[in-house]
Amino acid sequence: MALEHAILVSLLEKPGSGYELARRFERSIGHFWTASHQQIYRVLGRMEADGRLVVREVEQQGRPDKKEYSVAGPGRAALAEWLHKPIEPESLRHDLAVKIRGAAFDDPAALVREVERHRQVHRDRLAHYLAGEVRDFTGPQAPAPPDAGQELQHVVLRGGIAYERMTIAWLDDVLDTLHRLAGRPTGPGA
Amino acid sequence: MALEHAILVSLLEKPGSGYELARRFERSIGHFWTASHQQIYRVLGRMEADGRLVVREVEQQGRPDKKEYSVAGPGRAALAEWLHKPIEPESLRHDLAVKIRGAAFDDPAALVREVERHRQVHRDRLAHYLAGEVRDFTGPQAPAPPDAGQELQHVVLRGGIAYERMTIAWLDDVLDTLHRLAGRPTGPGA
DNA sequence: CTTGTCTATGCAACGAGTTGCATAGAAGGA
DNA sequence: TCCTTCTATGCAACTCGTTGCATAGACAAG
Repeated sequence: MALEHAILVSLLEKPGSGYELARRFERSIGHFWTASHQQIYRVLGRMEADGRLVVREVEQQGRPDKKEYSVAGPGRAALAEWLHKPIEPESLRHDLAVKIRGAAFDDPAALVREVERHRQVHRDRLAHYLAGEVRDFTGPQAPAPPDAGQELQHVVLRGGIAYERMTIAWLDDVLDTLHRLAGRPTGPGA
Repeated sequence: MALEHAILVSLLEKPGSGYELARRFERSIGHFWTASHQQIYRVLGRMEADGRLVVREVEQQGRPDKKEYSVAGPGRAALAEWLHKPIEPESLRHDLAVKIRGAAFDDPAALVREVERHRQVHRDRLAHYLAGEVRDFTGPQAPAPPDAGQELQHVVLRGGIAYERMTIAWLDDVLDTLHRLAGRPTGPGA
């Protein structure tokens, strides 16, 4: 149930509403976690009922009112407990890799467009992360000296950048392989 | 429902039982997909009932009998259809990154052992993949010339290798950052 | 004045995935 | 003989996550 912990960390960094959390999960946090707003609202409701979060109704002007959540004592304790427990190293679920192996039983050349599309998405993400890095960490607007929280956010972002670069290079390798196979007179069927 | 497609690809590469599939998912396929045997048996049962797979009872000596599954016509058609439909670029769910950002509200130094443990797991996986690459693709025992299926399996494996190398380098970066923060007189609390 | 977009919250149904448990044949060691 | 390990299959309960749908205030464009 790591979504709860991701929410706790995000709310400790800055309290916010379910809507704001959903936007954060799309953006900066997006490079290591994703969640839909439906799921976030459900979990927020549960955590508030359990006493791990507290809500505050905030009236706004020019837009609907919101519920601002922040972390309560039990929430902080739950996070600390989780932080001290070992977790399983993550396992990948890479649908595109299934497709690539599956292409052996279909037409490898038909996969080129799909792989190119994915590569473009990863290039866009990389550009987005790099812009965020300059804005928040390495540019002239960045706070100096950074505190521990910023150092840790930065190293996580560097992980996202490294992941995107690696993925783009690998997809180039995949495209080379697909093009090489397209030059062969091998029909579908293994 | 990509597990079905991963199973179809694996069974096209070579027919096998639920037990054998579970072992494959732990090993070679493991670098892009994971599944428990319970889940595999459930999906196999459903796919067989739907006519996408066919079963054959195989008597064995020195061990219990098994059910060998292979892909039927409708299964192959379902896979082909999926291969031609675009899929969403995958999104990460990296629990360790949540922990790293959460460490700002706890003791960053306490995370060192956990990160080192993860790094060791990734080193082991890398060694395992590299050994498999020599055994199946680049060593003297490897088939030459490789067919399309082998080329595609190889490029997926190269993706796994690139992923592990990237992750190990990033975890080194994380450890450097944690050590740097440990040298500072910053208490928990942001 | 209607339509569309952005902010904001949420329910209901379903499907995917995890965890715990159960069974059973065959082999080998204490 | 009992215990453990490996092979082999599966059910039941539960939690997690996705998809579809619904509501509503504020504002801007047509």
